[in-house]
Amino acid sequence: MTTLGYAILGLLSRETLSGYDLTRRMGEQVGYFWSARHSQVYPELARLEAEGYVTHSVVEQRERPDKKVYEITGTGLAALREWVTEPARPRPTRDELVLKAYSVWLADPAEAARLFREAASRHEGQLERYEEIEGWMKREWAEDLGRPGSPRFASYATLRRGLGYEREYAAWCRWLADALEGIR
Amino acid sequence: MTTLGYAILGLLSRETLSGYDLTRRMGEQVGYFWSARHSQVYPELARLEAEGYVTHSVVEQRERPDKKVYEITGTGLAALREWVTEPARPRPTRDELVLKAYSVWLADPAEAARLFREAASRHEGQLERYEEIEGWMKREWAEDLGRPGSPRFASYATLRRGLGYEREYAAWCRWLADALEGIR
DNA sequence: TAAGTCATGTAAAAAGTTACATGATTCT
DNA sequence: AGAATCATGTAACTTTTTACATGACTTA
Repeated sequence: MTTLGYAILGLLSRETLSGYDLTRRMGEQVGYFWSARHSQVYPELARLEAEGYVTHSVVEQRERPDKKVYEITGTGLAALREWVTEPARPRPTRDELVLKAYSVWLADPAEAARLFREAASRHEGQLERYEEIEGWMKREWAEDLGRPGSPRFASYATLRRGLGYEREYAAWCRWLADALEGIR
Repeated sequence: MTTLGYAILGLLSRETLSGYDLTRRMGEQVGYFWSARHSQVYPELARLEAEGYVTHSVVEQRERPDKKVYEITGTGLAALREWVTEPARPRPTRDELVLKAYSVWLADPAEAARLFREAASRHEGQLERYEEIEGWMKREWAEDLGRPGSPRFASYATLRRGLGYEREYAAWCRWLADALEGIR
């Protein structure tokens, strides 16, 4: 099984979804820490079905094209549950902006500062979006956020990672931009 | 040009290196934010040479096999310098551990807590290694760390990113492990 | 009427990992 | 003698991205 397969199972363990909806989730919720295009999702769904992890049923729609709605099977849920606590083998991080920072000594400092300030803005924007979601979760999901057996707790846990990641990334960009402009 | 190409040029802009040495750097210095295996490095070097970004000369060694030492050309340096300030198009983040967190509600909390505590240890270990390097840099490179035109400044900048990344990641792992164990 | 969304696929190319292949020297 | 390091490559495979392909319906 591929990691993409578990990403899909993770979504289907919460709700039934079509390939189209799965692809959208891959660009939103799960997309912040795992993503895939529809051209990867459709073949993966076929593989998951061939191996008995999911099933589908065709839902006819009047005003929209028909769709295949996928559901996780008992086998799929068991496989997902087992995978969760298995140690993940570390994948190399690849971050182009940090790579640029490594060669920033070659560039015009003012121009480089612009680049990192823009990046800071992007990450701050994402941080603000996450903070709004956090506020909403704390209001609407209060009781569930302390329950490790609740999917809402798990959603909150991943959101926390996003918050920390963006906050830290933005701070680093700002620090570097300041340093490039000679601000002490 | 590929990003890997710029990673290689970034290393060659600082010192001449063989494919073998480049591969090692890809697992150390640059490896923390960009990495590649030797099977990717050798063909990429050939491509870079074919396009005039690098040249090589064979260095004969008595006690070791001969090696090809690569050097960046003026064209290569110019290309690298231009690339640094060009906006990087965002690549999707893929983090299997965060994906596991998304489905952690399915797992036994105690078992899951173990997983995230182990991850916290790994990131804390990496953080400690970075902190040692930081201490060393501040002692040995003090004058350069404020000079944006110095490669040492750039090395320090990427190290800062590593420090923040590991610190934040470890804190998140610890928070999640605590939450899974019901610690408030 | 043109653009956008919903919906599902396949094909080709690029990027990255794992495995295959060789050979000298050095360290234990 | 066996394992590790230095040194360079190719081949096969997996993963991911980009492009090709189609068609209905909705909104501006």
